[in-house]
Amino acid sequence: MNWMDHESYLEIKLPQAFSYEECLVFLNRSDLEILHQIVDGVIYKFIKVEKEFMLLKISYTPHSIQVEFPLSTPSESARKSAAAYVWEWFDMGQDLPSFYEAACRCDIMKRLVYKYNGLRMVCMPDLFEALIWAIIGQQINLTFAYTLKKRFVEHFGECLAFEGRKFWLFPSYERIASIDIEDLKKLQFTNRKAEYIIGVAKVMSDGKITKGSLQQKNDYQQAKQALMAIRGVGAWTADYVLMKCLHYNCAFPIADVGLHNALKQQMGLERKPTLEEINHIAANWQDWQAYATFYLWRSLYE
DNA sequence: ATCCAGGGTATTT
DNA sequence: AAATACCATGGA
Repeated sequence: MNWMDHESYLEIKLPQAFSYEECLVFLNRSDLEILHQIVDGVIYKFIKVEKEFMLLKISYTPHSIQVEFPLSTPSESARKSAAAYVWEWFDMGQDLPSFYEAACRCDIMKRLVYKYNGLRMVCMPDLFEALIWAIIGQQINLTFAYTLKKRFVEHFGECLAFEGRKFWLFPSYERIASIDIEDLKKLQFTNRKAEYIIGVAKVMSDGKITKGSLQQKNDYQQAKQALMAIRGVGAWTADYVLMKCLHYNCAFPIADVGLHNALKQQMGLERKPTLEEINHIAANWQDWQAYATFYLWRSLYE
């Protein structure tokens, strides 16, 4: 992590192949998004790391990203955590040029990589958030998923009012572990989904799964198995979390409907590709399936 | 009205 | 092991 601490603000040096514009495109994809705000290219994000609350004001300069603290200057360790959060949020640790090299083997990926050059995975450093967001998104359209997330956050998350605006924190698993299925059904969650969500919160409250415990797994397969042991977490959800939270580039939610639609479009098909066809193309993405998927998703909101 | 959506589990074959 | 049924809601 390449950054400088100026106390009142942080300066994070950008890696090669990083497009702030593309980050903004992703962050702007839904008007219903409630976990960050964007004003004239400046990103506001309320976070809580190691028991410290921080409002981050993130802006771009040609070779770095600046992080300011509109509330008050956090402690030194909190500033370090804030830098780490932003670094991880925009997946700055990845060697994107390697992906681009690999992408040359595939005509479709070659085109997307040229088009969205510098696009990095926009991640979810918080494991609970990643799991719940994935479960919310199961088998419903993205607009409704955002609606449910908004209701979920507004009911159970913490809120900061600052300069006439509200900034929300994703609910904690401690809080969600203590609510009832009925509380979520009132918000139009299905019974099944409510069970899954509260179940995940309880598993995490009991300390049975932490981000650290997953990071300590030896490989992708073991981490995936640990996630799939949770009720409500199937292969798709596990892969989604592995790519967006644990930065596994080989994670591949192959059953994803969005992936299928993107491929259908990029391949010029009248129908969705078969599993065989997908596997055939994906063979070219070895070790970078997660990024290939992310670029294909990007192609859907042109 | 109809189909589908960033799936998963439980049950049957 | 692999297919099928069921879940259940809103968006387009």
